Amino acid sequence: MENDKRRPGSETRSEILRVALELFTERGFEGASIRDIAEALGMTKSSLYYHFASKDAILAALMENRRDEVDDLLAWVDEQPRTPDLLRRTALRWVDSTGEERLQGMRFAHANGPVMQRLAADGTDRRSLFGTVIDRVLPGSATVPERLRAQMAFDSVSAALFAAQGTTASDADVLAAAREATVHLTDDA
Amino acid sequence: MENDKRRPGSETRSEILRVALELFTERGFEGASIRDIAEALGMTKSSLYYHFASKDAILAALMENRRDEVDDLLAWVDEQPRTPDLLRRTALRWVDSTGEERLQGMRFAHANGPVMQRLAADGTDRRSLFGTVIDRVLPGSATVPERLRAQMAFDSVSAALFAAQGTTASDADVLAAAREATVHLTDDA
DNA sequence: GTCTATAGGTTGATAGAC
DNA sequence: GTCTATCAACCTATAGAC
Repeated sequence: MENDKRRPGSETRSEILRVALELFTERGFEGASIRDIAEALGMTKSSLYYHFASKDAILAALMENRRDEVDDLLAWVDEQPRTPDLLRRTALRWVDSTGEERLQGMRFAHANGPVMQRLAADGTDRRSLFGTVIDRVLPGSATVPERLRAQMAFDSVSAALFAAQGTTASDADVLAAAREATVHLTDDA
Repeated sequence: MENDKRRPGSETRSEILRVALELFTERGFEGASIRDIAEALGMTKSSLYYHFASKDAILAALMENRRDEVDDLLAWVDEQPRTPDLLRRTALRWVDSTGEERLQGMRFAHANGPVMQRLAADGTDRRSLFGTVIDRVLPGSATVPERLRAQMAFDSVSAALFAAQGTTASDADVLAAAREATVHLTDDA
């Protein structure tokens, strides 16, 4: 897949991140130990510590990989004409641009509520950035319930993912359901 | 509030459960130790182990406290006429019957994805029961996407709770947004 | 019912040889 | 870059005095 442009000659690093994301999602951040990750990779803890200074550093790298997506959305919003359907168009752009990688990130977030909040406190998460998007998409006079509803429109993928737990729904099913939900949630009838 | 009918003369037990739920929600099941819970109660670990045989036993008691809610919903559904709007009526009944206690339970579930799945594997969770509700509310010919959409209608409180993270929205705001979402998600337009 | 003391295991992280 | 060996700190859980 050739997508490790950032650090040339460090395929081990991205291998570690791939496995770590998988285990953190499956068992939770605290539930998956450094040893678990190392063994899944066929190496020892110490070797892993050569590549990452700490367990938190792995987490940070995992987030860094995916942080500028919301920035892109923000830039796009600023170029848009301020039509009444701006909320719907923006939310749909977000939902429609959801690929396998972002889905994996959302699965991770669902499995790690407390950790995500710890990151939010540090200002390193991407979720708090969403407030900014909504600020620009909604008029300044918007009420708390209106903002909440807008947030739900953006979060519909996450909601669909949650609803799909324990079912046989495919990723395509999830994304289709999310899109439909976003449309309904941005309906001003 | 006098709601410990089940075990007379065991207020300590319910006090432990109250604090445990709070800490498990805040820091996650693995993130909150038995010692943390004991200290928050002003007692030692050992005293706590007098009341509960294990950490998992606390978790089990926490779930047991809230498991028959879906059974009640199921019984209610069976009494209903099979009108076309049965899905909406049932989902709204669920959302409208959401009180502070169930909200707390949902916050817990959000903070403990992996633990909830471990419980689901044991068949002790209440989430898998929801599949049964949907089976009876939807025609047998319903497709996977249709079932997914129905599940989202029931999960709207959870979704609103998730959207409200990091905002100033009150519980009332969350419930109002959830209701609205449920209405929209059960709209056959 | 609550305590002290402790067992027995796992965790994240480090030192240093190769 | 990877290893063995080790550490201090934490965990769940138990034994036994009061």
